[in-house]
Amino acid sequence: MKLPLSFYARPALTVARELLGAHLVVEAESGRRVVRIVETEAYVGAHDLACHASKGRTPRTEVLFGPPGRAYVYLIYGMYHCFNVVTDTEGVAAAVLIRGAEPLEGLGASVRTDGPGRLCRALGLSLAHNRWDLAHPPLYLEAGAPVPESQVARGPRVGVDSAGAWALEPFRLWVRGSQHVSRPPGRGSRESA
DNA sequence: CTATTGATGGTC
DNA sequence: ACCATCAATAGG
Repeated sequence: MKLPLSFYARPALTVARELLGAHLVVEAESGRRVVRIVETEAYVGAHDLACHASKGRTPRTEVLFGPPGRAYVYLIYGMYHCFNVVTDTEGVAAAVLIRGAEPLEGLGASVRTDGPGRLCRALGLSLAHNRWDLAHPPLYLEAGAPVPESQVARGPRVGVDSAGAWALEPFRLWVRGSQHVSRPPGRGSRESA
């Protein structure tokens, strides 16, 4: 069942929590691909110094200020893409970054979908998908089996050290024990939080 | 196992 | 100049 607009029209942290276990569906000419989300990060608004929107309202960040339920895809380091879901109400620049997922359909067993860059590469997502409406095919999300609170771990967001105190906020959520959660530098294969 | 570095292009 | 990353490499 496709997630309705009302799902996205809530605070980013709430959406980030609820997206764990949800399915991301991409229907392309090359086939239909489905993954189960296991890792997310919330960017809660323009006042959040880790959020791209904190730099101001620009052509690139405009979509973040717009209505919820749209895709925000950006290019990073010249070679990787990151896929976000715009949340909250129009005028509030909040979004959720999808950082890791488990392949369910249309992907080879050896394809890695942990890490935002690898996930986009596996799903074929690029700047062409920026601003797309997520309420219907060919790009949408659907409900999955709920992830119980006991399996949800939280910790600081990855790669946002320059965001001052905001870098410490535990806005990164993941499914405890999942093999498809990304491994930020600084640890071998251990989990924290 | 940890640490470091190069690739590569949009954005401001 | 800066980057919400990744893969490859060098070193212990």
